Order: sequence, then C-alpha cells, then structure tokens
Amino acid sequence: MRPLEVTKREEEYLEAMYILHKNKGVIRVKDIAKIMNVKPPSVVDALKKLAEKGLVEYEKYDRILLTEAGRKIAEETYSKHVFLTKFFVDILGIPPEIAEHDACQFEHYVSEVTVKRMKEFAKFIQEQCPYVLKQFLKEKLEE
Amino acid sequence: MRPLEVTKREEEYLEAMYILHKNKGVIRVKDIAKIMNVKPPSVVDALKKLAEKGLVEYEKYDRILLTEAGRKIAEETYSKHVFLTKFFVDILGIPPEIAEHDACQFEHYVSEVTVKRMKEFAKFIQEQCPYVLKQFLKEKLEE
DNA sequence: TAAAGGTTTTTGGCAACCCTAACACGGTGA
DNA sequence: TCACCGTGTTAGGGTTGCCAAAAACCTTTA
Repeated sequence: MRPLEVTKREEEYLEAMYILHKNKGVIRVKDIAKIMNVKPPSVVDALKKLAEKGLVEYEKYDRILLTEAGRKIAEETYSKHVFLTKFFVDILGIPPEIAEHDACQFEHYVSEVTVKRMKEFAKFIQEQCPYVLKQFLKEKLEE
Repeated sequence: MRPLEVTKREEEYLEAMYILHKNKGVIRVKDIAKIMNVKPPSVVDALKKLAEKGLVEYEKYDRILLTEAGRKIAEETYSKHVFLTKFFVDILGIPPEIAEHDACQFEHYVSEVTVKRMKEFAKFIQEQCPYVLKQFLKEKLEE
C-alpha cells in the first residue's frame, strides 16, 4: 500500500466521522455534512475518495465506517485538536470558542515536534511556576 | 470597494512578493515561483487574480508591484510569521526550521486574539520567570 | 542587428472541492 | 402493501490552483 496522501480536507472529514462514531455510534451523511458545513453531495464525493484510499468502508446506501487506517489518522488529528485547544485555553487564556477555531486549523499542519514541545512546556510551567501562570490567566479576566 | 476575500494561497503570494520587494527591490515571476514552490504559469495566474482584486499592479511583461492594499495584507501576514516563529523558538524551544514551517501555516489562520495573547504571554513569562524559562530551554538541548 | 538564451505568457488540461437539481432508496404509517 | 417523506446519490457544472508545452518577449552578445 502506497504512502497515501491525505489532504487537509480529507483529514477533516475523517475527524468528523470519528467524532460522530464516538458520540452517536452511527455515521450519517447528513451529520457529516452539518459538521463539515457542506451539502450532502459533497460528503458523498468525499466518501468515495476516502473509500478508494482505504480509509473508509463505504457502499452506497449502506452503513459508513472508518477503516483501521482511517481511524488512526482521525484519532491522531482529534487528539491534536483536543490538546491544542486545551493549551490555548489553559496556558494562554484564550476564550474557548477562539481556541477551538484556531486549534481546528492548526491541528492539520502542526508538526509532531511542536506538539510534543508544547506538551512539555505546559507541564513544565504548570509544575515549576503554577502561581505565575495563575496570575497571568487572572490578569486577563480583569481586563 | 467590497470586502475583498483573499484566499490563504493568495495571502502567501502577497507575502512572497512583499519579502522579495523588501530584500531585492524587484519582484520577478521566477523568484515568486521559487518561493511558492510552483512553476511560473501558476504565478502568472495568481498575479492576474490579485491584480483584479486590486492587490497587485500587474501588466504583462511589466514590473510587478504590490498596491497599498496588497502591501498591507502582506505586511500583516509577514509580521505574524515573524512573531510566531520567534515564539516557537524563544518560548517553546523548537528548532528554527520546524518553527518556520509551522509558523508559515499557522500565520494564515491564527486569530488576532490568539496572537495578542501569545505576545502578552511571552512578555509575561520572560519578565516574571526568566530563569524557569531558561531552564526549560536548556533541558531540551541536553536531550 | 540578428540570433541566442533566459524569462514570461498563453493554451489546454487535470485534480480537489463544492453546489443545485433531479432521481433513487427505504422505512413508516394509513 | 403502498404512498410519502426524509435521506442518500447521481448528473452536470463552477471555482481555485497547479502543470507541461509552446509561443511571445526582451536583453545581451557576437
């Protein structure tokens, strides 16, 4: 199997499907469309492409599932998403909605090195100077 | 004049042109192509679009210039680029090349709020616990 | 000044994504 | 069981961006 190239957009579709599966159990075209903010035909296009790449199990009118490979990509992306959002909120004190928005884009580009380093940084700061961090986050609320 | 929509890619073209103008004085198709990692015809396509949007002065075979509006967008993007790279390197201790790469993407998506907050954070940490920061950055070098 | 060589532009095409309109499917209620 | 209605799919098109090949341009040099 070739080094499948997954576009940013495809990664987003996989992540949406992963979240749906996690939360609702079933993955439906309509729900993917809502999350992705597109119309159903676009979802079908995407599903066909993803199926060709072996990332999704898809037969028309049948149930939709992520394959092992697809799930892996989705999970990696999703975990970056969760972490980045948390970092923006807990360390930088960014409003959750904005943090969410920024994380949602950055998650598709950020390198592993950077994520790892951000994790180490968060841990380090929270352990070494929790008081200073608290002070920083407090100042913001007072503005 | 309408709220011109500038795509991420167009923003990148503008930034490339801005940098060329800043460093070399002249902006040439060939050089834009090299920076953008595309072939010359793609650059010409982009220039036409940008000219239509009033962001670039472009007449074929003539010199290429950013308009005031184009320069403004480029400058904003570029300054985010510079800051984000600096943040990744100076605060998180990420290798310059990787910092550059990540900044190069994030700069097109990051919200103003987040940039502002990152700046405040950098300042705060550097002033309030410079020693802890130094220690964090040192540890990384030792791995 | 004319040919050479590099640069720029045009042409024609391809891939990723998205949409509207129309059609197919399938579960539900009368 | 059949008509209905929501959901899913196809058909047909549009935009953005990119490319290779070939044509146009311009500068430089013989």
